[in-house]
Amino acid sequence: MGTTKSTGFSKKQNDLVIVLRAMAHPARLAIIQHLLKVNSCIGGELVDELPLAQPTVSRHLKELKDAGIIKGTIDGVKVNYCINSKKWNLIREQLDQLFATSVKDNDCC
Amino acid sequence: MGTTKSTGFSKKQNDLVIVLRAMAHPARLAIIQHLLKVNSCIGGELVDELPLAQPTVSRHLKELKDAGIIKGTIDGVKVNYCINSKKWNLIREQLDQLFATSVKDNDCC
DNA sequence: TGTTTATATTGCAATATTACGATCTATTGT
DNA sequence: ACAATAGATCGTAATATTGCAATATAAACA
Repeated sequence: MGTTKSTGFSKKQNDLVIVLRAMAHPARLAIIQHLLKVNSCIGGELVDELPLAQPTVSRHLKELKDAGIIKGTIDGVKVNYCINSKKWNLIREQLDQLFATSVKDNDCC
Repeated sequence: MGTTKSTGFSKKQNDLVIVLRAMAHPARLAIIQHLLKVNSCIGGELVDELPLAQPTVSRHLKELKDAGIIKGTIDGVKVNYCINSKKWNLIREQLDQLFATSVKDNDCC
């Protein structure tokens, strides 16, 4: 236990969960938002932007990369990070789908 | 450690993270989707829908309730659960805002 | 080659999460 | 009052996550 049970749920559900998990951390959300804002790719100046030590930022970047949300290309000593636009649009679609159903006000709640 | 650092991030960021965290679990996502689908409030038949034991489902329901995503009203022995439409629409807005920025394909990535 | 610079990885330690069996609580029906 | 039913809570065990210091790696430059 401590392990999330993924069997018994659809692949679609589990896939979305992976992305949501990756986004569900202030540092990682901040990284995403920063990359969206500056649009152009930037290197590890993210470390200066965040209230976290360099190894910790590196770890979060890795998690975002593993989830497919960001991409990183080595540029000499530095690394350029940016949003994976293809994946980002896919996530948008998945969330649009989730929020497509209009929620009626229920009498019981 | 093990604790997520929230200082140094905006309240807006931390608030969204709370919601994303709540959604970032297959069981909880499944609960949300089920409640969206059936729309009308249902009780603990969610336990039958999910591959998890009753106490575990109860815990997940509590977490969704704590995050404000769902509401539960006692109806005799049963409990009616439903999406908190107000909160749900708010989340939608927050995500719309996050995804509002169009992501250009960057030359470096 | 040696040094600097930028980033990644490792190795902890602390805390959080997940899951389930057992148990408690509260309401309904007999 | 007593049993049945629906949920919540507790206790516990296993695993995951987070964060940082220390260290490793790898490219650029003297």
